[in-house]
Amino acid sequence: MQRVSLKFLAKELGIAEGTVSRALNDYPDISEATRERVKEVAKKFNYKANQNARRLATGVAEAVAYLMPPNTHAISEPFVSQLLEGLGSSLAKRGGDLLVVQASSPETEAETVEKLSSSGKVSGVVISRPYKEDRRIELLKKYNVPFIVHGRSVNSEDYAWYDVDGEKAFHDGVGILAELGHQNIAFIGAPTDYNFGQMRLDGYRRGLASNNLTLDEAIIKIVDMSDDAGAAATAKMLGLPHPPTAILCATDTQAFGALAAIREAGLTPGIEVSVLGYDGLDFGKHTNPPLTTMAQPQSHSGEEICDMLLAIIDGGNPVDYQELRSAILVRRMSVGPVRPQ
Amino acid sequence: MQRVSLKFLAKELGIAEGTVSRALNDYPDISEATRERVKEVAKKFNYKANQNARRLATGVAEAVAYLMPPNTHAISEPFVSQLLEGLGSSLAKRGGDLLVVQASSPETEAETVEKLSSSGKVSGVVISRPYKEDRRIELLKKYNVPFIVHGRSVNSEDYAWYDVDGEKAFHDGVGILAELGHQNIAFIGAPTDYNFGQMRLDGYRRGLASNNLTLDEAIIKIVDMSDDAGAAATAKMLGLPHPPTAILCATDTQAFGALAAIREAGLTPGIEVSVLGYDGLDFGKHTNPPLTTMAQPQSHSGEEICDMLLAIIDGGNPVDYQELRSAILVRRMSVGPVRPQ
DNA sequence: GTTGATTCCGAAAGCGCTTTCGGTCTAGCG
DNA sequence: CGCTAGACCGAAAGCGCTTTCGGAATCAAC
Repeated sequence: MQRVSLKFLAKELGIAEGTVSRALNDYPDISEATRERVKEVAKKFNYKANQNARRLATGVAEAVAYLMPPNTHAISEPFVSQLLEGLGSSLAKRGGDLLVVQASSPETEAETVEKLSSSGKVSGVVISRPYKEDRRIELLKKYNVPFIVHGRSVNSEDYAWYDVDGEKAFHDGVGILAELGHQNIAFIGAPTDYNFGQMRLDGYRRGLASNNLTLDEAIIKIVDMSDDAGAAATAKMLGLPHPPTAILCATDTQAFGALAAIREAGLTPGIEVSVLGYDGLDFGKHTNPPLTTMAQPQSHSGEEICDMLLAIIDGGNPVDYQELRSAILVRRMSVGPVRPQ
Repeated sequence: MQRVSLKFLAKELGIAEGTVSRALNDYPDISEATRERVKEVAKKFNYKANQNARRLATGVAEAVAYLMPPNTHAISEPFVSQLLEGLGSSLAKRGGDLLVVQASSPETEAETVEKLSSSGKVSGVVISRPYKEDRRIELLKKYNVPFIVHGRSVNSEDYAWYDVDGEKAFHDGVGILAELGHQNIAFIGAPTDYNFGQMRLDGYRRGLASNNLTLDEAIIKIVDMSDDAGAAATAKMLGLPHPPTAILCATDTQAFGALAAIREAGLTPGIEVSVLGYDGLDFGKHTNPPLTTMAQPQSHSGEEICDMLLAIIDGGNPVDYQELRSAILVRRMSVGPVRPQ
């Protein structure tokens, strides 16, 4: 199988290689006649430009990378899938490639970023779920690679990001619960080295304050983002002398565990103990009872993020691309009024 | 920021470009002394080879592509995430890239495959969930690109694949239900243009035969792989004069819907109507009641598939790489003995 | 019919890396 | 001391594409 190259086409057509290239790329200094002739022959032989050569010559990669969150199994998290899907389809329309890169370990992460930056493989990168202080962001800035982060770190003034306002969501979440008469509202949070973990905690605290509720460290648990961790934390709090009547969870997955632990304790979630999750996972429809949750409006976030990144790659100022969205409440069955004692 | 290239290093070291390259790539004809000197300087200046140039020169891509299933939203499906994660981590260890490509529409799929094949971007591709007759497979064979399919098409003798034996799983699934006294076992299947859909249906049929059960077309529903579709199908069957006492679902997601529809009908899943799913989704732990399901042993399938593909890329014969796994039963609460009438 | 402007295309120089092919230099042998 | 083998490295030719530059051809206008 003869590899069909520009040279091959040129020979076939009896014209110069460069001319073929310009014809294919719609340069204005090629006559309509030859342009068509060239394209026809190209199609006939099913010519596809070698991307490596093209990228080498032009210096542009037409590809963006998604840097997987460092902890393993992250891709199984729905938000990653959603994001990837959006990125992929948006990129597909433009003929770009999506590279999914995973550092083999947290230690090699910096190196991964460096390599990505200097190897010319990609023209932009997106990262998710930054830490409060995130090395990846520093590295990306240092290497001057266009990038956008899904989420925010503490100092987020000088780069592009797309985030959902978790602080506000949790502040409001406390309000919703308080409105229903709950006074004793627990919080199951995510590790606070993640900035989103910190912000959700902050929101919860501020929500307590806004509703004149006192903060009780005993019913604040910072745990892993798993159902088991959520269940364990819930079980522990339920055993308290003065157990919470409502639990606010940083992630739906934790909330699933919370529901299980409540049932396990012989109580009915949504009646005796309310549970409010965050993420808006579809699966929440099927839990027992269906989970009330604050949903990230993430349906098209992937596309949006991709568009923003592409704009930056095209020379846009990163600072002009900072989007803050609001979570929206999805009412199901796991939240109810406090029961009269 | 001066781009640090081979030329730059060569000048810095006062030796030839080619020598630097060979030193970096551990050619045997470079003295230990210079090799170390070169590597040291390379590290000092943080040299990273330009991948495009490298690939152009060597002709090898060191990258594999995952071709997303054509229907949209596929990536949100857990099996895709799992697979991607495995592929990614396995590739990361070897320094390869993972390209995720999505045809912008089913029509452009063939073109996507062609482009992938001839553009030199990747040295291998993996596809999922083939149709009974799958164009992508034909194309990949035609273009002589190393590939492996996750699943199988009807004629699967001459290419590499990794699959879970759904036919057997569903055959055995019927047996499990029959053992519990169920005689009236419904089947909610997936579209049979997917080969896995066909095979699960075949398994169900054979299972019926093995247990001397008669096949009743009224309780066989081929529907989309969504919870809503599963719920609708279930509701319809429950309205039958002689409703099923057990339902076998081709996917867990459909099973989630089935559970909901059963509850909706005022019945108790697992008691009055048993539901057996397939996939082994973790979420199944949290449904009401927890879903009994046949799990794909998929924890490391991504890695395995990647290794197989890499072996083929390295010259292995695709036919030597065909793996058939068995599903394993995860007993939870949605399957129980038939109730005495 | 000459000039000037256009239009169109060929030639050639890269992009940054790999790899082959010799050539030089040292060491080892007779 | 001359010769042969290695050991080690420099030079140069690509890989397949893009893009600049200038030249040839065409055309209009004076």
